[in-house]
Amino acid sequence: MGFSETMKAIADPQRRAILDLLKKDRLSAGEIASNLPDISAATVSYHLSLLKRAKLITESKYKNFIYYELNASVFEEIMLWCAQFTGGSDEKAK
Amino acid sequence: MGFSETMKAIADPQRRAILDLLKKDRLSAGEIASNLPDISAATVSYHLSLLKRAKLITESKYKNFIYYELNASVFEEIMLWCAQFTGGSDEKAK
DNA sequence: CTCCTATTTCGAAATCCTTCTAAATAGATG
DNA sequence: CATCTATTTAGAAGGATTTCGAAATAGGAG
Repeated sequence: MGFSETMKAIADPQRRAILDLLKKDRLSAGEIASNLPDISAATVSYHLSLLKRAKLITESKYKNFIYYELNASVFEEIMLWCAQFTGGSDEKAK
Repeated sequence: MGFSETMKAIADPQRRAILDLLKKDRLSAGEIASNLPDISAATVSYHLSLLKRAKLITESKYKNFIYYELNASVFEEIMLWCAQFTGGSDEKAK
């Protein structure tokens, strides 16, 4: 179920907004929530858990904050998957 | 709503199976349906309509068949979107 | 024109997703 | 230890998705 989960995670605009925020910096859950004023902190937490399950982000604890940051390698996997459909001469897809 | 729709379309395993079939050949709706024995023709038609709305495939009619084929350019757009997250030196994302 | 085949549309049921508020947890700090 | 802050979990409501069988459409064939 890995790839479906990843794509589903990216399909949501709210979750893409989180990924955009993390492009610049690693941020705590609270910092992410205050950058997304339209949804509650509980909802942000729910989205973070899905992004984490999809391995698009990783978390690390410091004091009583939880910091989140991007995991670039999953985006590379998606690019590889896409490449098999772009008439590219490299048909190395499994 | 374009990008969300595209990613949502790809997130479904059944729809990815359709994309995989179309990698080799263009196929009619019926040919696609007989390659996917677990779901009904009506369901295949529903998935095809979503893939079409997401511009991942295009259709063309011949006799009373409707043929579907891949549209590679949308996969390229996804790769571009992904590239902004892979520490790549090219930060040209909009 | 009538029938046949390919495909889509309709309506309904089941499941899954997103969001909220309120309550629980976990750790820091006085 | 008592409390405060950061975050998650629980439970519920509302909406969206997936799937089906049956009926509708559309066009070719006789």
